Amino acid sequence: MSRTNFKEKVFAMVRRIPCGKVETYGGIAERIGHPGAARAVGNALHENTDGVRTPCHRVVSGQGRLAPMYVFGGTAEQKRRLIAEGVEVNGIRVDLKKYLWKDPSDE
DNA sequence: AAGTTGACGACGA
DNA sequence: CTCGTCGCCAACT
Repeated sequence: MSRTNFKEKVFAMVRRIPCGKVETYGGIAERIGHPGAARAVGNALHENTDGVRTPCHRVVSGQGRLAPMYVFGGTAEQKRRLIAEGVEVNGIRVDLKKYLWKDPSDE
């Protein structure tokens, strides 16, 4: 019941991320009911070649680091998109303290 | 069915 | 702070 929907849940979560905010793989995994499945989350996003529809560039690692192997155009492209949305990207790192998306309804 | 891979996370050096 | 290893889960071969 969740196995097949796993990726679907991840995609839905990524789409829920508001502009100018970022979310971590582990955070998404935990929200969809699969804590610790951060790897599986990243794997699912890798399959998503529809970056236009799913803002996978808003998804970063737990330490605020961008994807080391971003499919579309590499970390540089992802960084570019984040900056374009108002996210301050330092090298390959973003300020999770300021840009990490938190849903007030979830808390 | 079993083994390996992969856009990760945490811990140790 | 950076690099290396083990452990996590789901998907692929």
